Amino acid sequence: MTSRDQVSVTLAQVAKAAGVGESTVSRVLRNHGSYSGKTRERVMTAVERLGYVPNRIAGTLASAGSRLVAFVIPSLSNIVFADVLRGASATLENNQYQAVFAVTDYDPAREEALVASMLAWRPAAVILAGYEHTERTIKMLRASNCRAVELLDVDGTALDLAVGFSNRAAGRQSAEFLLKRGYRRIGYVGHDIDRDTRAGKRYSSFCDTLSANGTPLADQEIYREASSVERGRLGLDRLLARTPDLDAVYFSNDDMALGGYFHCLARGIVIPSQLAIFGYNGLDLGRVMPQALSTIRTPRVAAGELAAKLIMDNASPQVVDLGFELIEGATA
Amino acid sequence: MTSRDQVSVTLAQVAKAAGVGESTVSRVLRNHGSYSGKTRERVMTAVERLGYVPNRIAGTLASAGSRLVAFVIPSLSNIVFADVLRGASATLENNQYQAVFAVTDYDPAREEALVASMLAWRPAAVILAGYEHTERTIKMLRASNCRAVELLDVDGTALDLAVGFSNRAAGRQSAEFLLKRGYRRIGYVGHDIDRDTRAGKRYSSFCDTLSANGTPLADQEIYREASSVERGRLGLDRLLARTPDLDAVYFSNDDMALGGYFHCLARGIVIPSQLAIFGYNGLDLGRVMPQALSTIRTPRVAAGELAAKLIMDNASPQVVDLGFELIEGATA
DNA sequence: TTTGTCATTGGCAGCGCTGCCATTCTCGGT
DNA sequence: ACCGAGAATGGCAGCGCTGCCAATGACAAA
Repeated sequence: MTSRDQVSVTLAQVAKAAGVGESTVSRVLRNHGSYSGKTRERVMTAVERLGYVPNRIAGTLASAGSRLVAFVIPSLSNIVFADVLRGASATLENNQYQAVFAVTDYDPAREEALVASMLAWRPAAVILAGYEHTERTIKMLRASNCRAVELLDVDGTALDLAVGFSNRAAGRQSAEFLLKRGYRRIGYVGHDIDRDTRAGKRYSSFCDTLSANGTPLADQEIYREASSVERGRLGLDRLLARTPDLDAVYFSNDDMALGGYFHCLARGIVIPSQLAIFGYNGLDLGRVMPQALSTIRTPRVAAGELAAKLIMDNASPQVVDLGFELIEGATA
Repeated sequence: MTSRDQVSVTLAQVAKAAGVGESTVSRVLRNHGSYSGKTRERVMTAVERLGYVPNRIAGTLASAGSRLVAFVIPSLSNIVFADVLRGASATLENNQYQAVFAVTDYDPAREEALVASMLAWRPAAVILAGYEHTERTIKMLRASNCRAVELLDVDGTALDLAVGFSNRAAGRQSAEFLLKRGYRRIGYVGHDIDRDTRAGKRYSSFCDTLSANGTPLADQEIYREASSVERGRLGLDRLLARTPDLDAVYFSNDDMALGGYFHCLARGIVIPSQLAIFGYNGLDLGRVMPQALSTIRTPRVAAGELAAKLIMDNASPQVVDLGFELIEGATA
């Protein structure tokens, strides 16, 4: 009885050990259909004695739908997606669903490949970020008979379900807020604007709003890489070196903004009188900074939860705008 | 041909459409065994035309081992586990493995339940955090014929594979560092010490080292909740209110330390002359703070990568100590 | 006792694929 | 023209479970 390479216990073995039929064991274990108390006891004893663990692979194949939910997310470094997963996974686990995931690195081609390989597991649903997918991705998703949830965006046309908030509105309101506070020489420090299309939407809508006000974006510093505190600090440094007279800077997210904040602290730049800072996401740490970060708080965990709930409830196709909250903070 | 509730295309249908046998289709798609060029062409055409997506559930059931790797991690909020997942998932995806995960919230009972439900998917391996598991968890893992990898710790007895670093050594070296720098009135601000057993090991080893030096821990503030920047700030506030003459504080990790740092900034406490701060993890943001955070950098992504690699290589049971790096920083 | 009802239970055909084995086809060598 | 080796291919029995249906048993009513 070596532990490696032993074949695992099967339902049939349990049935034999308990002296009942296979279907009976199945019924008892799934608590589905009827069986007597003593039968239940006999089965459970056998299960315990043999250390039986049901094989869900076989179970899924035999019954119709799988209890897998596939997440195809851009990044794990970005806390945003960890939040979404966290929100969703609790609900999923409570309903005996399993989360499967893969990381695209913001690459649509990779997303396509990963969706294909996820679909091979016949998941109950695929959860993606945003609306921008390759044609083939969309085609595959439509052809499959599984649900699709697009998260964190509502500016576009949904495939099936969508849960998020308007990045365009966020960009606009950020600009309006800064304008209302009297800032006019406004810069931008951002990341990965082509690939992170949600950040791109905020950016363009931010710029449009500024332009409409007659005070277009004064300068910008955009990086190809993923967002990070480090890039934020470096970006603000470069931006100010080039355009020292800015009075406010909009960052692509809170991580970047924190980097900018650190830069100001290090250089003795007084916030917000000398320079205002505005972020996006509303991470918890923003509230704890010596000066609370002015930002937009997005309901990421709630988005994950709702996505999971809609799937569990087999909801009809819809787009849910969860909105967001502008945090006035002390940095702008 | 409605898109919902249509039954998906099967291998048999592809075979019929291509005018070949099922096994041939299977061989072509898996590029396994021999087949002629024109057969391949016919099959691929049929696949394309029908939009066939192989069913890995069936494939896994039919063949022996699955290509699933199960992660049962304590938390997703903690960037540490996101790093581990990131490290592992790249390697896994390159080898056509799928990552499945579930979150325990640092609860051993929950871990037990989740391991059981993971095992039902007959994964190739289960990846856990640390060595502390319930007896039943261990028993199940041993009884299953899948690999187990315990991550982020090497202080204890491994089940099978383990990849990590010594938390005891980290605690000790942190204490030694502070002592070497001349600090003597040292406090601790921590989280969840019973449940996060790795943090607990650092803590106790830190305390032991201080005591051995004749300067035991002066005071401490420990929270039941998960670590966060907010708790770090609050914790330091309370700690100093009670014991104002501390000259250094050891935090359970960098998030907590950042909170402490913010508190000092807000209160005008000069770092490190008035109060020194030391963290754990070596998050990137520590390097970008106005004063680089003194901390210990752990190779989390590398641990994830190695874990994945060992599984792919079907390595024999072993414990790999990846070590860590003490960052001298400017805060202590 | 007889009959009907309903809770229990077992048997067995798949779910879609892979692995094994048998069969057929090719083609160089004789 | 014939043979043998190996390439190419098809057939089919499972993998372990679930869903359906038929069979059995128990018990109250007639």
